[in-house]
Amino acid sequence: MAARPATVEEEILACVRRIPRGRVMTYGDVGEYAGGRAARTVGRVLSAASDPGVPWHRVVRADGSCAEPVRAAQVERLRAEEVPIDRHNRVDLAAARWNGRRR
DNA sequence: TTTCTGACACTAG
DNA sequence: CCTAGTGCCAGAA
Repeated sequence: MAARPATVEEEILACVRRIPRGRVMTYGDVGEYAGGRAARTVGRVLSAASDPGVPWHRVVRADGSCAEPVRAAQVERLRAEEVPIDRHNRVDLAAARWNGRRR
């Protein structure tokens, strides 16, 4: 019956759901963490994801900046979680980056 | 099957 | 510090 073939989308979304509140991961990190997927793939999946339960705002670029299409909303949500952000709207990865080992 | 496109990453200038 | 160019994977036309 091959229920659902554990698609790439699910692998990635599952990983994003595990990111604790107040922490963030880069697209590249999520991809690597979710089965060696490319950062591009992670972005594509999130753009297509319609699941409201996915904390997509906890995924940022490798330099701490946010994706253009959702930048404003993302910064707002991250600040609400007390994630350190500088005046250029870039997340302080040194302090908020989550390695996936513990909360 | 080929080509284009994108919520990315990395290196060089 | 910032901008350009190149490589990357996968889906859509």
